[in-house]
Amino acid sequence: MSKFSCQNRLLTSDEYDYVFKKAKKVSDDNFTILFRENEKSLNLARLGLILSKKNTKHAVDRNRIKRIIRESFRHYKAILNNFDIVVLVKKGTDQLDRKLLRKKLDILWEKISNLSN
RNA sequence: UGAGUCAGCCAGACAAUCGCUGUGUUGAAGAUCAAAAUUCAGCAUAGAGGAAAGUCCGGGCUCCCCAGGGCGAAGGUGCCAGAUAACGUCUGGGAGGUGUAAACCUACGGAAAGUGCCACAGAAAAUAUACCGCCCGGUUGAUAAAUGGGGUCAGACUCCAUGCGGGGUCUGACCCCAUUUAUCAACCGGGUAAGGGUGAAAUGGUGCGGUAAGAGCGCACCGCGUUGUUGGCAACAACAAUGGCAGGGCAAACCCCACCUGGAGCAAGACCAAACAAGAGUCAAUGAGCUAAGCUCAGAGUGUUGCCCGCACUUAGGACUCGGGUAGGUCGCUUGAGCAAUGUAGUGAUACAUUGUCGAGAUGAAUGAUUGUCCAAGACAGAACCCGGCUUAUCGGCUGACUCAUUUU
Repeated sequence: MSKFSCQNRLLTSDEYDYVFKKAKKVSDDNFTILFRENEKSLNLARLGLILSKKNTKHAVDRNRIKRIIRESFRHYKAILNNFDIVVLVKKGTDQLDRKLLRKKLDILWEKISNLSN
């Protein structure tokens, strides 16, 4: 089972700040991913998303990218245990198609997994 | 059949698996004396738009110690009538314009209240003016013709003499002078707004008469103004009389007239919990009456967009301002000017009645992914308190009504 519920999300600004304060970083042309081992050792991966209106103009595109990231995260969260993760989306990402973005995310998740080991 | 106009509708479909949000329900945890919030799991069910968009108008709703009256300011609207909760929206009508037509477009009140502006070009851009042109008169000059006068030459006739020669009359040619007329040129003084050229725009249009040339100078028709009659609720239209014509454009320039408008917004606002923290600063004026508590009156302060009145609150363990801190949870939050069908009234927008129906409610923010099949190959684009509009974006398809053209009957 690979669900994606409230437990797997970063909800408050405190939780976001926690990640920003001492984050490790992985990035490519479209995404910057910040991650940190979570405080209480929840044995869960948690995801937060940041898309600015500046970088992604239309609400439709923002929703699309969020869905793609969540879907990808859902598949990989077993590997990403104990991490709080914030994904920042860069300019121009809305131009790319779904399959390409999935591939790029796959590679980044693998990187994080390797770094932590 | 093709081209087009208007109105309405749809917004890829189906299946399997995995996943997200709400609601209902079952079970477990909470969890015990008992219950609830809450969390997790299973099942069932619902889950973006015609524009959800721009935030351009109009409302509902909420708060601001009522938004009550007068004057002013600011902003908006602008043919008429109706619809509506309301509107800058819609419907019907009028006027002007576009199109063969169905139809469509229009910020469509006032330029005779006043002020201002009208680039370039042009004579002149607003008390009309006079560049070219046309016409009249005068002066000067040139040319031509006619008449008159003078001169020279030639011829004819005639007289004196009769040899040379001289005189006179007539005719013709040439020259000079004067007068008159005509034409042309220049200048001066008037008349003219027909024509020319400029411009986005030039002082009613066309025709005939008229005139020195022209001109509403006169007439006919058209346009315009005024008055009246008729039709219409009205905007306005038709007809008649009358005036010879007031009158350039711009009011999306100021302005004038009529009408409308309190402000801020769901991060509105209410409650619960936590936190700063028994924070700092500013303010002054009280008086009179009643035995007193307290109340009343006057004054003062604050608020009410500027002023006046009115109103409300305060007048001392009070009011206001500033600073600090918090954006955790619950409510608001989706049943509403709702949607659908039928009937009635109305040209219509719409209203009323009956019956049926419930169609997202997130909050670091839900509709997606994978695979397969089919086709016309999927555009613009994502709810955030809710409605009514407007505007903008948009692949394509369907339905109905109407118009034009062509063909056939």
